[in-house]
Amino acid sequence: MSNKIRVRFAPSPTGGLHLGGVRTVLYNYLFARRHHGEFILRIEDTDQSRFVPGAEEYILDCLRWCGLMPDESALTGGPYGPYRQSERKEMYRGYAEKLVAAGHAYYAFDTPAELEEMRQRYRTAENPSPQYDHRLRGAMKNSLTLGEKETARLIGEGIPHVIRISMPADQILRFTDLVRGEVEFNTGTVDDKVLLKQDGMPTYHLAVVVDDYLMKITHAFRGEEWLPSAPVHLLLWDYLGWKDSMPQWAHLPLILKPDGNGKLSKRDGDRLGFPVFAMNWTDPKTGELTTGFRERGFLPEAFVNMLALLGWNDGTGKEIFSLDELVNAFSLDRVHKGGARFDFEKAKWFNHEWIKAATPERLLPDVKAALQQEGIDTNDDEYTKQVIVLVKDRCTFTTDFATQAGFFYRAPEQPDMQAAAGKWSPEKTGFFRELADSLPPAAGDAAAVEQVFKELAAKHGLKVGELQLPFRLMLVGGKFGPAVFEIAALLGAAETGRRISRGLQALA
RNA sequence: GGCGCGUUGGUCAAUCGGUUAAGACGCUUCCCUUUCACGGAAGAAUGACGGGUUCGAUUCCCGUACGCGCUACCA
Repeated sequence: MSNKIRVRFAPSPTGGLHLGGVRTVLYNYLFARRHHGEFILRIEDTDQSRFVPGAEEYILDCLRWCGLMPDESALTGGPYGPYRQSERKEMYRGYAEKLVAAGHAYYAFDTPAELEEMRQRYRTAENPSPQYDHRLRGAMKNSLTLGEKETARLIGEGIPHVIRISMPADQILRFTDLVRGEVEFNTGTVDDKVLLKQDGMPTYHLAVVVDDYLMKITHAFRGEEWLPSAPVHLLLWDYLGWKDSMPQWAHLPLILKPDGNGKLSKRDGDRLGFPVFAMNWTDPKTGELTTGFRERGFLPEAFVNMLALLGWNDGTGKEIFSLDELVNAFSLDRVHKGGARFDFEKAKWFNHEWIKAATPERLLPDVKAALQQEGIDTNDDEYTKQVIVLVKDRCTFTTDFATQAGFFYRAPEQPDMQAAAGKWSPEKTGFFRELADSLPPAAGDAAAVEQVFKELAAKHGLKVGELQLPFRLMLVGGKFGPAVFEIAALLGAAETGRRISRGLQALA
């Protein structure tokens, strides 16, 4: 099948995987699944200086956690490999030279110092950043100004050079963007982008076109920051003779920082106290650790759900979507054009909703991990699942289970004396002594505990309401947690009794 | 500076010319609950501004302002 839909996510392995990156993955994934197509992960590691070891594996780990695994990648292989551009290096030069031969590109020998000098020399108030373009290339050191013989000589001598595209001086280019509609550019405003670098590696511009062609990509989604270079890509598709195979483009809106201006960066997360990366990322050079959504206590279902709604909605007002539901509902024409500010409060809400709706079985591994963090080892999964049912409504993060459920495993050190202050009086001691001895033996029967509690309260001439808080403090330690009788029932008669005597000692 | 894209409440946003301009988050108040939550109810927008087109514009067009992006041998 030659018209099968194929999309790709093409990150550079330069560090942690950003929110916006995951959303781009998600939209690719949803589109592919929706149309029964294929989703490819291609690693764009053409910049040797920015390469960070481990980043590629990390990206894959993030995708795995999110449940957005590609159909083809360097990991799984596939019919269009290799999937790392560094391993495809030899393929690009030929295409660049073909462009030179056709007069659409040229060799340029300018050194970095010479380029800098050009920028200085032509810099004016009206034009603060002069470009290497149709107006200036005649004044630079390239095959256009040097002539054929001299160019051949320099290349023969192995003089370092790049290949630049020759952007037409004044040509209107149009294309239809899947989210923006008709977009128009004048080629004269774009500089002669480097296509092939001095080290023989392609730049993004050449690589993306060649690889999208070779990998038979039908739809290409990327961030809005790429829109200005679209004319370069359009021209390349044309010059290389592949116009009919050009993918349909969709430039996605940016995710903006919650305050101030600009796109969201990892710095904003550090500054405002929320994660920006999908998972923990440790910079191998500096050793600096950046917290991820996973470690912060997010469920991948919630993370993905939240991301999907940041720039898209189905028009019905529905907000909670499973991945499968997203696959069915997703469409590019409902993707927003404007950037969206990231709101961590809303992200928390999504997570809370997913935790509330999750089954104890789903939550079990995360809860055990959270308790483990607090040094609590759980061995009775059935017990833990009952605990989960009782406390999950009050957990926003999976990590919250540590504080919300810890007392089910560990008796409180000391009841919150401050909270007890107004609610405790010595004459209640007798009631609690008797309660400790009268607890119903059957575990899990909250109603029975409540009944005994109330009967005893009446017998002692005390108000039930006045006794509940002290009871809670003995069992939990503080003013939080589910209904006391539920807690006592789950703890069991023996443990509840022990906590009562301990509490009595502390309060006396 | 140039080029491009964008602009509905603090935030995410519905509306594809005609509604009292949805809904959600957050916030405030109240109810429920003698814990903390959950749940329920209520409150808060002169649709950036100015021109058009139209019987009628938040919706279409133009301009202005503002915001963002790009302007690297980084992606």
